[in-house]
Order: sequence, then structure tokens, then C-alpha cells
Amino acid sequence: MTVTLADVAARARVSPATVSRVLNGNYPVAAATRERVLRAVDDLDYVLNGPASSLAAATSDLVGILVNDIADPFFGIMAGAAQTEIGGQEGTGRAGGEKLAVVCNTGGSPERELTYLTLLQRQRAAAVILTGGALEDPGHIAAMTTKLAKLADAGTRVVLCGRPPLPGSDAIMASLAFDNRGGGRRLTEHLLTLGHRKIGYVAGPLERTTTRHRLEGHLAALEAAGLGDPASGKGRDKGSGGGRPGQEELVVHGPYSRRSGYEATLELLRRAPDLTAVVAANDTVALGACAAVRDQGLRIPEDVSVAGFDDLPFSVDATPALTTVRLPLYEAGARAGRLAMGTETPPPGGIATITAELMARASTAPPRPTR
Amino acid sequence: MTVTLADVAARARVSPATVSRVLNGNYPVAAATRERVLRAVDDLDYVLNGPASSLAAATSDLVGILVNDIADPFFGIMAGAAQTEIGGQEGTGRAGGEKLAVVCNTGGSPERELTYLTLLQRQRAAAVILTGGALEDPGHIAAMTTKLAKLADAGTRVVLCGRPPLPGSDAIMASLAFDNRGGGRRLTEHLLTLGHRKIGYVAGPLERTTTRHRLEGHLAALEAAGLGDPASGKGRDKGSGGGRPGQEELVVHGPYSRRSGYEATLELLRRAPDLTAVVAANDTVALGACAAVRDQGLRIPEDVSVAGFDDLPFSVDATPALTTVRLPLYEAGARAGRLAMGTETPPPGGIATITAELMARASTAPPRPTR
DNA sequence: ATTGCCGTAGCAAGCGCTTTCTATTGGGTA
DNA sequence: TACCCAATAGAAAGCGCTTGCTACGGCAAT
Repeated sequence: MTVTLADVAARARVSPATVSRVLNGNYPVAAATRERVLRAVDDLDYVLNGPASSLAAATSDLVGILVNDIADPFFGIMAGAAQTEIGGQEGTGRAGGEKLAVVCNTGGSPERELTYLTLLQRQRAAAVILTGGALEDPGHIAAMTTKLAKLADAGTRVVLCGRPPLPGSDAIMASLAFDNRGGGRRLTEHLLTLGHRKIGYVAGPLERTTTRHRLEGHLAALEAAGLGDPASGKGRDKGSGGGRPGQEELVVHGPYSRRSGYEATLELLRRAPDLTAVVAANDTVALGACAAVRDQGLRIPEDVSVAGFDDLPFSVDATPALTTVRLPLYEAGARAGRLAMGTETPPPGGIATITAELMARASTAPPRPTR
Repeated sequence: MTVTLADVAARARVSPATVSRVLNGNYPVAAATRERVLRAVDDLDYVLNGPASSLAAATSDLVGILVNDIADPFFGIMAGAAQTEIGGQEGTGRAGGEKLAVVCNTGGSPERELTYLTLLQRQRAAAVILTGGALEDPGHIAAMTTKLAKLADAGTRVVLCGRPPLPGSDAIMASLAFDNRGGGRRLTEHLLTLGHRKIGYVAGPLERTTTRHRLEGHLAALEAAGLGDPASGKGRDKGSGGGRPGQEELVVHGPYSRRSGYEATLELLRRAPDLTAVVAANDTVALGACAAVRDQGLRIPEDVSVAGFDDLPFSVDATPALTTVRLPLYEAGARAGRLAMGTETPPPGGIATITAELMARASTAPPRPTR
């Protein structure tokens, strides 16, 4: 029923070995023979059997890209860039580089992350790219570390994109990390420079590297401005009992969603009606924050400044245009793709930090003098 | 070096066949034996060799999801839903249903679409889900039809999600089509009801089913209101020579991007400074349209109403909140996922049309009486 | 002429798993 | 006690491809 290598070989009057070599192009085959084989392939409409090929060759052309949320452009942009870099060379015809770049959506679930890794391991994937922040749970880190080590061991290239290096495994995988801390710090410094002193912060989910780093940058900026909280211990998010809330009460955690931004901002405004700026964990959250601010009858940026992070495409379209921190997502994804292909040499030490650039736009302005 | 089935068998003191059966769970194995095998698997940290397994069983657990633009939430939402439905059952442990749902980004390129299909065919994918509109080029349609027929023939389940059925192949694949025409029509009717008579339309790229259907809905509504263009032939987008532009000059095509929306709207405003509403091909385009309208010093909706399509999450956050047409992307994606898994029975005739609901919000209002 | 090598093509041995068919039990039943 | 069937385990034949090694011409060097 289905056409096999042997069928092609028969039609081209050569041995299966020769057909295989023509198809893989890594062994000298006389031009005339090659022609004959290629014609037979076309005539018979032959399609290579991937599993058989992978089994015999002990490698596959699968490259997995893991993302936390496929509906979020933050990941989509990186994944798309990587995929372009990997499956891209249209011109080459059926040349060698044909790889199947696929993206797997973990939904932020550590179990699914591990599951996908196992599935990719099963397929003997050529490479795996992990994008976005990582969970900081020790158990999960350990599991990931051993799993990735095993993958690397089996010859799968491992690349981290927008994720800090895993301690200890620096040698076996390349890591492209965003300077979330620096970006966060510069963003808050910008607000400080404008004159803001009471700044609310809508943080991302707990135990995520991205969340922590951005928040640390924010706090570092405050600290440097002498606004640091003396009792900087874990501000346990207990509602303020009124009065002057400390810095730790100006931070609220929640998922990276618009809704979270909305609700957290409402909460922040309740705790500190006199705050003049809200910094959000990312642009999506910032959109929610904007909505909340408006729903309270406040204007942006006259009454309250709002800032985001990532500079996703829609951020410039918000009204007012969102002040945010630009992350070169496309470039990072493309580079990760090349690293996965082995087309680009890894950064020294296997680790590169990608800088985050402040984009000051219309959603931030000096606070009103009166208040 | 790597652990194989045989190693596990040896350790568990059973035959390889038994180990295979334990792992696949489709053949009676005594509880005690199963225990022993499972322990051995754990002890040795065994990972099934996917290619070998697929080769022997002549099937694989790969499910491909093709999208036009992975950075666009329109696709991300559907893909995420499908993937959840397919790889989702966390609770079950290592039960049978473990499938590897992967999304492939075609970037809207027909060649890449075909390439991915071939790659998936190579892997003997269990199912393929095609999302979003299709290209209407006859050559490509033919190529796709035969390719998909071949896939279906080889046992791969084919599901179309948000894409109209391919003529002729109704029997071999299920199709979940959005009612783009109806949605487009209702949207324009809404504008008409508000009193608008001069409505600009920023259409998507030419030769795409989605583009055409939405535009047809729009034109049908106009027609029904007696505003149809007598010379309804292909309005060749030539700049208006001034005076009263016909209906066909109020339509501009462009990609599904914010930028396209911005530029097309500027162009429309140039052609017809007196238009009172702009309908965009989708929400992203609508955002660009909003920006253009504002940059012209016009207010939304007081001076110009703007409407989108899809009701992506950010649409409600635009200011003013965008009037649009809601497509149940998540539900459709989930259903496609189930169809791909064989968990859900296909709709009668293999084709289901999913209705699109008008979401009237703040970006549309009656036109100003004076103008 | 003989030797040797280069350029090609074929042989055949797997790669690690699934699955059909067969063998071996241990009851239940006549 | 003899017989048969259900339940369970094993033997072995591939699945379709890759690749190390061998075979075979011809051509240059000896």
C-alpha cells in the first residue's frame, strides 16, 4: 500500500542503500544515478518514513520549543522567530536542513513541562528550546536539571531563551537571559526621576524567575532612592490596617493576565489611595491596570502613571501609549533558533544576557503637584 | 549506554514482549508481573524510543497543529485549547492517551504549509489540525487537497478549525468553520442601524477565505440597505479622483496587522473624508485604525466609529472598548482537539458552522448629525 | 602487464520496538 | 481422572531505514 525505499530502489534499478544516500546526500552518488532515483521518487510520490529513518540513524529532525502560554504574544514572537530560523530555508529545496520545529504549550504547568520534555526525549529530538521564566520550586528545578542533563547527554541540544541559566548545568546548554532586573530598575528609576514617590507594583506569579527579577529591580531602584523598606522581609500581602502602608504593601502578586492587573490595581488603590504610579509585571497586566485606574475615575497619566514591561506590539497602541521596557523578543528567539541548529556559536560561558531598553511613552508623567 | 526495552526485560526477568505490553497496557499482564516491570522501568530510568515504537506499531502519537501566525493570539488561543484537549489528562499518570501536540507556524506561507504537512506525514502523525483561513489560489488548493487526502488515507485524522471545508474532501476530514460572513454582515448592520451610511472597510489580505467571507458579509449588509455598489466588480483600488467615491473605493486590502490598519485607514480617510465609520478585518487591524483616526484629530466614536472582528482579549481594553464580533476561539480549538483525538464524534456531514456573535461596545455610536 | 587506488554501488546487519502465534499454566467441568 | 478453556508469558518475525564493509570497474602509476 505505502511506498517504501525498496519500491523506489526497484523502480530506479538500484539498491535501497543508493536511494537512501541520494536522499540524504552525504555519500557520493553518480549524477546519472541520482537523476534516476530522484525521478523514481517523484513518480512514486515517495515519502520517507520518519520513524524508520530516525530509528536507523539514531537521530531525528524534531526541534521542540517549550512556551508557557501560547496565546501570549510574548512567547509567540520568540517561538515564531525561532521556528523561522529553524525550518526557514525555503530556497534550498530538499536540502539537508529540513527540521521540524514544533512548539509545545506547557500552560505554565511544571508537570506538563516535564511531560513534554519526556515526549521530546522519546522522539530523540535534535534540540529543545525553553522559553520564558522558570518556576523556582526546588523540586522542580532539580527534576528539570536532571532531565535536561539527560537530554543533553543523549545528544539533544538544549537552549534556554529568556530564562536564566540552571545552576550547575552551564556547560551543557546555552542560555539567553533577559536583563529583567536591570530593566525593572531602569523603569522605576524613570518614575522616580519624574518625581513619583509612592509607586504601586503589580507583580507576576510567585516563584517565577521573571517575576522575582523584575521586582528586585524595582525594589533596588527604590532602595537606591532611599525609599527602601526597612522591614524588607516577605511582606505577607496582608491588607493594610489603614494609615501609611510600607513599601511591601505596595506590591501585589498575581498571574500574568489582564484581569490580575485590574484587580491588583484596585487593591493597590484601596491600600494607598495616594499612590501616583503603578508598575505592572508586563504589558498585559498593565492594560488591566489602566482599566482599573480609569474605572476609579482617575486619568492616565495626569492622576496616575502606569508602566508595563516587554513592549509587546499592542503597547504602543494603548491610549495613552504605554511606557514600558523593550525586550528584543524576536532577535532573542531567532538567536535561540540558530543556537538550536548549531548555526551560531554559543556565547562565552554558554550564557548571554540580553539588555532591556526603557521605552518612555505617554502613560507616565510627573505626578500632580497638588495631592 | 542507553537503556532499551531488553534491559528492562532482563532486570524484571521477563521477556521484552511483556514489558512492551505493560507499557502499552493493551494486553492482560498479571498484576505482580506488571509491578516488577514498572519497578524495573523506574530503576533503570527507561525512556521509550519513540521512533522505534512508531516504526513497529506503524503509528505515532504526534498531532500537528498548523497556524498562520503564532504571534497572533487568534491562533494562539485556538492552538492552546486544542493542545490542552490533546495532551491534557495530567491525572492519568502514564495512561494511554499521551500524545505530543505540537504547533507549527506557517507564517501564512503556502510553501511552508505544504512542507509542514510533508514533515508531519513523514512522522506518520496521528492527526493534523489546520487553523485559520486558507489561501484561495487554485494551485495551492489542489496541492493541499491531494496532500490532505494522502494523509487521511494513511490514517492521519485531519481537522479544519476556523477554515471552510475543502471542496470534494468533505468525507475524509471534519471541518469547523466560523460564520465569518454572517458575523461581518451583522456587524455592518449594527453600524447601519446606528445611522452610518458611509462606511470604510479595511480588509485582510487578498485570496484568503477569511478575508473574502467577512467582506462579503459587509457588502451583503450594504446591499440589503440599498447602499450596494452597482458596479460591484473588482474595485481595483485606484485612488479616487475626488468627488463621491463608490462603495468599492471604500475597501482597502492589507495584511492582518496593526500597521496595515493604520495605513489603510489613513488612505480611506483621504479618499472619503466624510466617512463616519471604519470596519476592520480583525481586532488587530482595528487597533491600527483607531490610531490613525486619532492621529487625524478625530474622536472615537464621536467623529468616527471603529469596529473589529474576533473579540481578542485585548479588545475590551482598548479605549474606547472595541465593538467587534466574538468568535468562540477557545471552544472551537478545544473541539478541534477532541475531534483530532477521536474523542468527539464529528458533526453531521463532517461540517459544523460556528456562529459569530456581535459585541456592541463603546467604539461605535451614531454618527454626528452635523457633518 | 600488474598493482593499487579512487569512485560508486550493493550486501547485510542491525536500530528498538510491536505483535502474531505458540507454549504453559491452573483451574473448572464432565 | 481426563479434558478444555481462560489467562498469561515467550519466541520470533518483521517495521523501513542507515551505514560499515565489501565488491567491482577503470585509470594512473610502476
